[in-house]
Amino acid sequence: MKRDKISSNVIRRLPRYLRKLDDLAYHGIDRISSGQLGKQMGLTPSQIRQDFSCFGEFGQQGYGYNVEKLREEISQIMGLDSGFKAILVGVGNMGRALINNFNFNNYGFNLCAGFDASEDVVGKTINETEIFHIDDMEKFISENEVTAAILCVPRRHADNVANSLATFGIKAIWNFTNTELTLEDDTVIIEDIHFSDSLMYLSYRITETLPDEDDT
Amino acid sequence: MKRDKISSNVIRRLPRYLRKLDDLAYHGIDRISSGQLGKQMGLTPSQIRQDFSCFGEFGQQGYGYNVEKLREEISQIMGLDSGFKAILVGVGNMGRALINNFNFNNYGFNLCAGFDASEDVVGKTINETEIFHIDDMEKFISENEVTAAILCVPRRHADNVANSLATFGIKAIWNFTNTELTLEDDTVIIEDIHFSDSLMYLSYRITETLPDEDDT
DNA sequence: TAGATTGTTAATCGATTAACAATC
DNA sequence: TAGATTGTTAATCGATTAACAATC
Repeated sequence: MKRDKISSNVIRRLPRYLRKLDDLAYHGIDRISSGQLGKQMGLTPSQIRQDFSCFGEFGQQGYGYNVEKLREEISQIMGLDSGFKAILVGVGNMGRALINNFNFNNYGFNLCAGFDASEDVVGKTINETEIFHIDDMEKFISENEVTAAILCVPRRHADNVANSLATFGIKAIWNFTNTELTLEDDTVIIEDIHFSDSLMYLSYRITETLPDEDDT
Repeated sequence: MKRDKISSNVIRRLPRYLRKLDDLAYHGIDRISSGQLGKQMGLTPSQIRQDFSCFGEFGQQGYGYNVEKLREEISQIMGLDSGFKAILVGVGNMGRALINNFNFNNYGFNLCAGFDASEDVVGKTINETEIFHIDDMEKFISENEVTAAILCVPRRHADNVANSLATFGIKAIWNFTNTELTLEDDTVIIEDIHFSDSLMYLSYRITETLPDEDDT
């Protein structure tokens, strides 16, 4: 079944559904209606049914949705068992935090190496992930058919490294550099984690609630 | 000037404007029209003018916008010089990465302490930030009038700690626990950093570009 | 002044919500 | 069967884009 272009609003809700379904399964609940789900997630039943119907018919009239089946479908839709090969570039604090704590396998990726320029980390193995010198990256990417890169280098190197990665054949970049990447190759898929944007949003929301200072 | 309720779409674009304006200023450009800005950012001039006009009249007909003035206005709108007092709870890999690398001052906050339960870190000072025992948190919050908390504890403690923070008078939580927080106090402002959601989105986008496997 | 570009009102487009026939 | 709940079509709502008078 070929799917139409699906709005990114819908896609960005899928992980939330997944988390909720995991939670339900964990609590031993095996079926749920769009009405109940909506109440628990703060969405309308209509929206939930619309969202799911972008991808197929996962429910049953008069019954609702089977939690496990729905979870499986969404997981499939997002490609979470793809195991896309990924490397992490820039093994600083952030990089290390990800290598140590983040379970890439659960989210569609297989972290197969780290790269850095510093002799302090090159050659080490962190949480079962070997760290290589950045000069060996090109070779590694082509030999291992790496799909994605997690970019954690200092921001001044961001564009440079990103463009190299694109040249080496990387298809997607998860960008932690806090910059807007400017790539020559516009087919590379980029997903930004902008801590600062998020924190500024929080600042705005706090500011908003503060009593207005009237400068009369 | 009292502002209407402004859509979060607009607010979430403000940091992007800010980053672009910083970039322009850095390159010595001191004025720009909505047309030019739109071209550079991939937005329509209309949208840009609409966005700004939510907050006031920052431009000049026939001229455009003064980069520095606009930058200043947006910074003000987001409250980036507020210096809201913040504490970081949970000094693991993620917490440490933030303390070491993230410049809270630039984004409206003043990081004034860290808290953890482990004797390994309590008493230490990381990048000028002192780490205290979590049992001393309540006292610290009330004595120092702390507004916000950066939550980096393991997910199993997330709800517990978050609810404590709310009880202690925290107004906003920047949530790195990868869970949907369930708070009794619904006045607390929560901003989530969901790494997994972001990575799943990337997985989807890669999956989408893959050739369809026809299971005929 | 003439040209450029704003701020704002109106038109369009897309996303969310409501309604309802189909059916388990 | 009767009640519940889906998937989908239609209605509404909100956000983006276009148009244009105002004006620097």
